[in-house]
Amino acid sequence: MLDDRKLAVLRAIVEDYVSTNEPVGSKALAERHNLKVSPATVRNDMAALEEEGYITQPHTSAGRVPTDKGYRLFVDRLSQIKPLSTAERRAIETFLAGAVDLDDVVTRTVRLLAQLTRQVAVVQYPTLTRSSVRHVELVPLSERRIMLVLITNTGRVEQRVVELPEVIEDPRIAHLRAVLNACLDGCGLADVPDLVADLPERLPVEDRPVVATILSVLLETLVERHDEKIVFAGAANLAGADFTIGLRDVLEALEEQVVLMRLLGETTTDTPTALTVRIGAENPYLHGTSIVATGYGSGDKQLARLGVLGPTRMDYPVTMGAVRAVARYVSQILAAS
Amino acid sequence: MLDDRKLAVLRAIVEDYVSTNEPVGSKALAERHNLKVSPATVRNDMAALEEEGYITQPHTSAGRVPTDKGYRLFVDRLSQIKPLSTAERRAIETFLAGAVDLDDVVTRTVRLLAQLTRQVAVVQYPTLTRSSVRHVELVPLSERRIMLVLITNTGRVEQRVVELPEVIEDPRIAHLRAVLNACLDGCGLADVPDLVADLPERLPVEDRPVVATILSVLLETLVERHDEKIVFAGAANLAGADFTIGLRDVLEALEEQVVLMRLLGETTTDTPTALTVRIGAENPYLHGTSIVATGYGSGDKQLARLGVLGPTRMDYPVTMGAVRAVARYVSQILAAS
DNA sequence: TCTGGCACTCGGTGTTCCCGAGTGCCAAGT
DNA sequence: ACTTGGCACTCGGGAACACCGAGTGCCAGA
Repeated sequence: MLDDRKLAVLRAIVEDYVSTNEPVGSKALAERHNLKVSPATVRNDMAALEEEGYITQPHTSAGRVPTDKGYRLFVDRLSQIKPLSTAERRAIETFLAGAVDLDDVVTRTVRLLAQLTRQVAVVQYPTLTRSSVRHVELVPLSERRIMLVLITNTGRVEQRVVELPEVIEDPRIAHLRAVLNACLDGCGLADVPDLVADLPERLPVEDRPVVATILSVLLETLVERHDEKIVFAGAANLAGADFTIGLRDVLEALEEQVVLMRLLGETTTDTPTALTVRIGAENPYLHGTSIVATGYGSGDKQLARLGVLGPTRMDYPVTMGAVRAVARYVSQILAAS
Repeated sequence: MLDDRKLAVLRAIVEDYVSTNEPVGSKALAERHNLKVSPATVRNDMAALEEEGYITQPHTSAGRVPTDKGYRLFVDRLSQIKPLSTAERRAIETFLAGAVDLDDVVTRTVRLLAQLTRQVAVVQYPTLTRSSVRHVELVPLSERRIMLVLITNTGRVEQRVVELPEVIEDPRIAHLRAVLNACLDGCGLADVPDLVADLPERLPVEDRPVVATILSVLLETLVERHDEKIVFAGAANLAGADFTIGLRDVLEALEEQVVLMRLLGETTTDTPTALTVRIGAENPYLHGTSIVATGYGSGDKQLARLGVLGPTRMDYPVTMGAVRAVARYVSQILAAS
């Protein structure tokens, strides 16, 4: 049905349309890409491609524009991910290497990605539940209030103020800290609920109310952060772009954690390092936009996802290259720390 | 020069223009507000107001539009800050009360303010240097790496990984922790550099390299966070608004910490609880926008600033009311924790 | 199967025209 | 001295219209 030349025509249409933002006609197409056939032949092919739903024309007698289906075929079969230049690679490396803590890594990553792709970049914070406890700290604040600090192996720090049911002195706090750490140190966050379930019963009865209070806050912290924070950057890049849907809708979605989460993570495939590309109507909620995303994280286990969001008319090879490269570098950084 | 009626006319023009977004003419003005004079009289007053530079006309034979100077007069003398409804107050209270830590307070505040004003809200994180040390924690990560955690009285937690020049064991860490806390506990962050300056010399010689390393990281943390983080929300509210300058410029400024900082904090007046209103060209960088800001913080000392950014054509009384109310509530929350 | 030719379509642009809201000014009224 | 009604003038913006040209579909011939 679709011979090689027709595919070449489709590829040419996508490339031209992406770079010019104007419907591309048969004549210009035959000239710019050396297809060695006449415009008339191209027209025939275009008619076939339109018949199959890969391209469409905005109005009668205008050039053709790729459909979602056309972009999909282009991404799947007609394009190659474009690697970054060495200058870009170096820039990424030095920029990310300057990060001082996890927060900084995420912030730098999202800005970097936005600048690199000139799109909106989205980065999910590494998920707590997949990491493990490095240390639990109890800091006395006042007679009946302590601060609970939870440090994970990814460098993440969570803190909560705990109101205690009774007055507590420093030596007891030190003791409780030791007990908690002995129990939790090094274990995966997902296992924490099980591990602490019977902890109060193993302690002297006078400690139980205090420990129970602390544990309830601790568990609450774990649950709350289960669905993780997502940050974005590069909203200014939306100003130029033209979406089929309103700019307002896109901005609203970006500020809505839940929507972002679904856009980014819905299909965590079996091979999470693979790039996920969602085009136009394939997206939940945000039709008219495309998303290029991938997982990242230290070592084998994926911790979270990152990607970019842009108009359907997007330079997929370049964007995919940037997303993949950034994901690799940030994974590397996380693994090292 | 400007009698009462002319001022009334100016007020009417500002109010009408803000609500309709269309240049307001003499006839409509005389009708809608019961000025008890004829359109012709209004025209004379308008001519005088234009002469003085308070209003202007976009083209010959169109209605009048307030100038920056006109808005300024309106804000200073012709309007009263509009208090929130009790329903709104209650909503603020319950929404902010649910915050679990400082991060959460800031996040909730900025969203709340954006929603309340239907503008872009901007909130500066409480400044580290004005708060004091509650606790310093050292957590061993591996043989030669520890995590330095700094907890302040505002509930803020800063953490850094420190690479040590030598292997170190747990008892020594505990000892160093005690030394550091004895030295720093409760003192203002601004005083930290002075207090630790001679600390290495007061310690046994074998501890000095390690302590020096830790202190350098600690001081670095303080310096880095000196200019504080700023977050914003409500970018979607920009989509409808029409700025004289490009939407892109505004979005870029919002993502640029430095610019935001200047917009928000440049003139910290002698009475920081007062509302600061900057109109149009009064703003550094972002002409064509207005900013309503104020300080907030626990107790008497101001910790940081918050505010909203919107088009010059803004409902100042309502916006000012919302900003003031939110600042008060968040101050209250911070004081309580 | 490809190619050149040809008639047809129609979106976008430039031109013209007209309407009406709004103004400024003046002379009369209070 | 201020206010008011009247009146001529301005000019932005929308409607109507014509035109151009890029692009198409189709067909006959190579």
